[in-house]
Amino acid sequence: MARKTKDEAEKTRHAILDAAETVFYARGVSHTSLEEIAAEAGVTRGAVYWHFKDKPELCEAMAQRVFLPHEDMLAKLAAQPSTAPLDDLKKSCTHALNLMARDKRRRQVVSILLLRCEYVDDMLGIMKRNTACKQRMLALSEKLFSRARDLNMLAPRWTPRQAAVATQALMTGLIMGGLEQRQGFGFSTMGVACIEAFFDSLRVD
Amino acid sequence: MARKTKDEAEKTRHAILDAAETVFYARGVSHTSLEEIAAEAGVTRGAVYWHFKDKPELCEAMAQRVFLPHEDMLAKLAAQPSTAPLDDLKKSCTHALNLMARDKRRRQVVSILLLRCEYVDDMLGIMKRNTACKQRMLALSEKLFSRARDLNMLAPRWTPRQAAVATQALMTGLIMGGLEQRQGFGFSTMGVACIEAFFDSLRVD
DNA sequence: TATTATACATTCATTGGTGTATGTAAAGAG
DNA sequence: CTCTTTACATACACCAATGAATGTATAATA
Repeated sequence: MARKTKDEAEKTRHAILDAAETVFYARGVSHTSLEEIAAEAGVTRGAVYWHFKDKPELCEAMAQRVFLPHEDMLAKLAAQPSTAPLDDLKKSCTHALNLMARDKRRRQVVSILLLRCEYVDDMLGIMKRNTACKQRMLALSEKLFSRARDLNMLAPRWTPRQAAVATQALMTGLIMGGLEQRQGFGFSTMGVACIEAFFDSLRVD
Repeated sequence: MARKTKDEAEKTRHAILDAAETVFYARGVSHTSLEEIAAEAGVTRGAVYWHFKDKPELCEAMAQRVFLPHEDMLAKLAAQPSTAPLDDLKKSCTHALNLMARDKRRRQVVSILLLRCEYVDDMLGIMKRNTACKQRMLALSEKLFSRARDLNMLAPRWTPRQAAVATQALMTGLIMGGLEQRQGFGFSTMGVACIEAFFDSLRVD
């Protein structure tokens, strides 16, 4: 076998990750063999084992290529003025939903992580990332809702923490629902409309 | 081997299902061998293959022993007067959350189905049940929200369909969040509080 | 230019899991 | 009281998948 240049090696690495996405999506993570992934990528298992230690590491690398929805929200919030906390939160939500609607890779990877992956043993590491990120997002949005409450912008029926939890749950549910694309609802259309109405209902009347 | 009486056979069947729950929860569905389940149940693989054709069938039987949250909601709604549609929907939501909080088996099975199971090939059948059930629930709640709108009880910012989708998404997210019990929020306390505030915000001001 | 490290392909040994076939002792039917 | 069926246990054959070992041609390096 002719040795590849560094660029070409990087290409095959990404080809393997692309193949992993495709096969993981089609057959589920634990039901796919590294042989299948290698075949899909047009290489042998040797190449896979060269670039990745084992399947969990490959899976994690695949996941790392995309930003998770909650990471999108955190990033968006960091770039926000934060003078109007409710508007900022709403924008970060709709932004995350729109990214899901646009980016097919993101949808596919999130779909793998939510519906085609078992969170035990090795895979728990992958879950930790999402959990930690959701945790930070929850804390941050609770802070923003607190500020909104201080500014007398949050409807009194909502506790800041309740609003934060509900927002996160709503986003999670919208994303899950959007992934069941068969006659489900779309991210941009239905999802954003729900977020809009929801944030309207959070405001003082 | 001494042959068991019918009652005893039924006992071992349930012992196998109990063992399946335990091991599926601990190791994930596709990473557990029927040998592990048999050992946990105190029998051999012969007993497992006698009662169940293969792993997917065993898994489906395990899932069939509990009502899924959305099935709880549908059942609760069927027993409701339906003169106050918003109240009825709210009650069915809180009822489902309370059942999740109380019933450990239900939590464990739902946790398996949401976090420890890959939905491909054989397992798609199990998912279909939940999908179909969510579909019916969505249609029914949209109808109830329509009625609420006709009665001028639904805040005008919500379309009946949007309200139905948001309610379902919120429930899905609350259930998922409740399953991540590590410093997450509880079903009864936080979950119900969110549902209460949410349904308050759906009403006309 | 000689040498070394790289980027794989190929081969191999091992194993864990599956499905089936067979054994068997007691339960239940007549 | 037999005869059949039940409810398993045991044994067997058979992959499919893994991980490591080895081979190898070429980039990179000095």
